[in-house]
Amino acid sequence: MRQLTPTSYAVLGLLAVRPSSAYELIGQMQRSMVRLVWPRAESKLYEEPKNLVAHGLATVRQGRAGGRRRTVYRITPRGRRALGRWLDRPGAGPFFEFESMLKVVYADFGTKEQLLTNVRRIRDDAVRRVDLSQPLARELADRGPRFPERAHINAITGRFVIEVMQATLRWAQWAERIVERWPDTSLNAAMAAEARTLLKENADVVEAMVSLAPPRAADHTAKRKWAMSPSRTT
Amino acid sequence: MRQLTPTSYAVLGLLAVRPSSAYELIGQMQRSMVRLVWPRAESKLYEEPKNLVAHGLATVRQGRAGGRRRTVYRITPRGRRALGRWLDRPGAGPFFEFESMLKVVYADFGTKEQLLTNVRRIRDDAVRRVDLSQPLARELADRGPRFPERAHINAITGRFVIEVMQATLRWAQWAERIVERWPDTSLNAAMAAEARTLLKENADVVEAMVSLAPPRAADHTAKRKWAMSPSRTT
DNA sequence: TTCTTCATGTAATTAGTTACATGATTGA
DNA sequence: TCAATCATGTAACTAATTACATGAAGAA
Repeated sequence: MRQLTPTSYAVLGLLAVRPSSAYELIGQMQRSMVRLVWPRAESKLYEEPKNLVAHGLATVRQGRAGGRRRTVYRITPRGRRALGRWLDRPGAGPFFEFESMLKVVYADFGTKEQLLTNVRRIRDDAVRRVDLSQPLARELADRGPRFPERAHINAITGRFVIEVMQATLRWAQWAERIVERWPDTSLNAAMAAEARTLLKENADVVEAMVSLAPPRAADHTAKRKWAMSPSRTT
Repeated sequence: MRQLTPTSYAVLGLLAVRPSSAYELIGQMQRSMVRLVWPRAESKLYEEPKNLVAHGLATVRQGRAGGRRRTVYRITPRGRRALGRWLDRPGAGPFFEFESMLKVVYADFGTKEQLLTNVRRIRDDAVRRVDLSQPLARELADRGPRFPERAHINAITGRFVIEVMQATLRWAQWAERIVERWPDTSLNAAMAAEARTLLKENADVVEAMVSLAPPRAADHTAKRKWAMSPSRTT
């Protein structure tokens, strides 16, 4: 019996929507917003429900579908209470893991062509994501959602995903235009001036955001000179 | 000698900027864009350089600073070539791991207060991030970057981070306003209508993005009915 | 009939994290 | 001189991934 992780609750939440086999959980995870904010390998969805059962948060029932065995998991009342308590605790994140962008970060150790390629890959990936989500979004809007009782929540979280996709796409198009004008990836005099301008723009945008958002008490939990990245697990 | 991962190249890139001790790598990682697109625990920065040395991509030199031993790593020519080849290969991502948003996904299993709290936590976290980055952004724009020869690259990647922060903040403020008007987290008739409107808006935005972006050949590598989330590690 | 995909898992491996340990330096 | 934190690591643990295995259904 392992301890409960955010992944446990991700699965528990899927079971709260409806009882499912591991295979059905995979499908639900892929089709729902869960994949986009908490991506996990398929095999996890066979493992994790067992842990939920061990904790008494779900029950398991062996059944049969045709000649094929079928293991269906169902959330328990205790499971629903646990889910409710988890909602109370502050969650971690967002954590971004973006290898393509890391390659942009180190672009000055490669050629202009490599940089442009990576920017375009990011753009194309974003476009592909949008393409893939379009039929789903249209179907949701036209024929109604698969779980109508959750439509309002899906609309809220869906908007976030769209905002991030938009931001990525906007950035990629902007970056491509900028980089196309560079002679190479090293810094020359003209580019130094442009860099100054861009950095100033960045600072201005950040400043505008700060002045717009309500000021918060800065809880300086930082143990070092530079703030630590918060923990990525549990 | 373990095989090379994106984390290996994240560290290799830091060494390409300048030779460093593990402790200095931690600082560089935190202060640079690397933390924001490839976050890792501090201990990794003590482990990973050894692996780079084993691969011949870096050298190690034991030194002394005061009465304290000091282990400095330095990238080799082979390391620079490896970095260049890594830039050629397509990178993974973006992967988002966002527990707080997962709690919003499952908001209908909790109270309206819980939902509002989680939305506000997301907003406050975003504001805090902006607050933290403001001095850095200002310093960068005013006094110039720590590594002037990398200013142009930092300006490009910094813009992406800002875009995502903006998107998150914008979403949180929008979501807060919407949810505040809900009586609770369950779906009633009035909310069903609102949900339909929101879903339609989402679909329209997605459609607009598709029409705006150049259409791509849909390489259907999907093995299942639903597209798989791409692998998270190399 | 045979090939592919569906559906259901298990096993091996590992990348990464958390927790711990220790001496040096600094400042009050 | 005593506490904090700087600087440097190592060790134990585990969440998660990748790879593999197997039989049922469906389609050609």
